[in-house]
Amino acid sequence: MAYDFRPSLPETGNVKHAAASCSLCPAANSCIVNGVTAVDLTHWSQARFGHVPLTAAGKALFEAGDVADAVYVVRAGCIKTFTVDQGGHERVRGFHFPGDIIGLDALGVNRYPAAATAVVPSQLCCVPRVALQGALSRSPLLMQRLLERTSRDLALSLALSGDYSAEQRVAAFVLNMQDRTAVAGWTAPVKLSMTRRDIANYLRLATETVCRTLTRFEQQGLLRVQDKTVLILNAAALYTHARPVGIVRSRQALPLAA
Amino acid sequence: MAYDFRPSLPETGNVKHAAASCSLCPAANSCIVNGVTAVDLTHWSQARFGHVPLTAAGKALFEAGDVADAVYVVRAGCIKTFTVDQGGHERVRGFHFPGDIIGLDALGVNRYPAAATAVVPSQLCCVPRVALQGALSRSPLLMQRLLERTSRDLALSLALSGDYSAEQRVAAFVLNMQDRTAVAGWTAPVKLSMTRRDIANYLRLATETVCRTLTRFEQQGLLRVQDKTVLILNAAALYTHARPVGIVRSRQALPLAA
DNA sequence: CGGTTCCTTGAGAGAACTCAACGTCGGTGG
DNA sequence: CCACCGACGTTGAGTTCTCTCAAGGAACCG
Repeated sequence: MAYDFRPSLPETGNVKHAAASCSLCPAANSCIVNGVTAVDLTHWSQARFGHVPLTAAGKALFEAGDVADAVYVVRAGCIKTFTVDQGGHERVRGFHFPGDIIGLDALGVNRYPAAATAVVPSQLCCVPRVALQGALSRSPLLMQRLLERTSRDLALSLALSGDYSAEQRVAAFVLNMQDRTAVAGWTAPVKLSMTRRDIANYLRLATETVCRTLTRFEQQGLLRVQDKTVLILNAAALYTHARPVGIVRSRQALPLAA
Repeated sequence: MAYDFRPSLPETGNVKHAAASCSLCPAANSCIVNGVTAVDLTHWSQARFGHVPLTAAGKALFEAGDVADAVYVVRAGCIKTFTVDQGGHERVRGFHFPGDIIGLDALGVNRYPAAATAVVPSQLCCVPRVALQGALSRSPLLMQRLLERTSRDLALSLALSGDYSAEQRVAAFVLNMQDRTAVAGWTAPVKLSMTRRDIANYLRLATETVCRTLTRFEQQGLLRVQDKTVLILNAAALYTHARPVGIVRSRQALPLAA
């Protein structure tokens, strides 16, 4: 597997720095550490190993089949995961934003089942397997958070596996993106940083169908499209379309420690 | 949840009988105990708790949301698992034949995510959770078998989630059924005991499309259909259709204990 | 400033769906 | 025992949705 693009893991000197920076992390609000107690945070910080920069779109984090020695938390940017079938066709499995965890699906099988590359310049937190397991065994709360996130991811991919119309899929996608990337609330525009082709592939539609559906939504006044930015004007109507798909919001309020 | 149809668990007196009957079980060849050593079989037999009969088609084994206190191994018959979405529409998740295990997807979440009902009169082996965990912890081989089966199930449902044509789906389905239910080799006819509606739902097609596709295959001489029985005449051609779907055979040769 | 990739729109084709009708089968009750 | 009923299976006709093919414009990069 091509590893040349992959930044070397930080030396020992970096670890302390990384461990100290959770409070400065731009993704802290949506990371699984959000709201955990100080002692749990300590466990987590000790598990984190350093940051991995992916300086440009298209840079690979790992390839499918690589030995899975770590999971990664997105700090900034957007990562897409995908597989390649025997026909050589790419199949986008998901998009991952700050706070999302990548590589969990490899915990059972030792190798990443899907490749991961940057959609835009990104930065990730590297959490070595052994360190993760250590932190989880010492902190039931972190374990619980992880399980919640895993089941949420599963539900999302399961929802997409149904057969839904293009309008249903696109509406669900836009709302899901809104929900997962919003920071300032419901009114902020959504940035679809990935290409239309990747969106279409993910939703199992043709690129043109995604375009046309977005255009139709715009004509109906449900949203406004400008390049990769989408402003939602009528979330209720979009939700009416998206409802049958099931899962729109992936980021529910995280329960505080009991 | 309606439990009235559910037979009461056997009393203590039945356990010994059940434990002694693995060698007599009609599903032994395809059960995960196939080929395991005597000591592993002992562990397994001690885990099994008794048999559950579902005397008629439509009888429910459990409902979605029920507390998952056991997994079940199909001894005879055919079980379908399904979920019901918020629109009240049934969604068939899978069909399970002798040797298949039902309820594994509840091991992590404590409740069955999908309901299970009999397609034809069936009989199952009940394996209580705690007993299963005990047997698995004592027998790495059983654990390995279980993991193999789980990943196989996952691959199968993942394969179906792609977007494939009706011909590809139906061909893959027929071959998969052939592969999973055949006992006497490649020439035996396949019994599709579930309704066309269930097949269509499972494959995410219309009932009529499944019918027409089977008819077309028959006209092309690939198979012969008579009610619920399908005789495969040209497996190679069917496989050509099914190939892109990926997973056709679920039951590979089980490796013997190393 | 070319060249490439991406995005958008149009036109046409094809696949699958819906609606509808009809035959069969199995169970139920008169 | 037979008539009736409902569920299932099959086939036809028409429609709709999405895909493919094609072309032009916009954005990005070297």
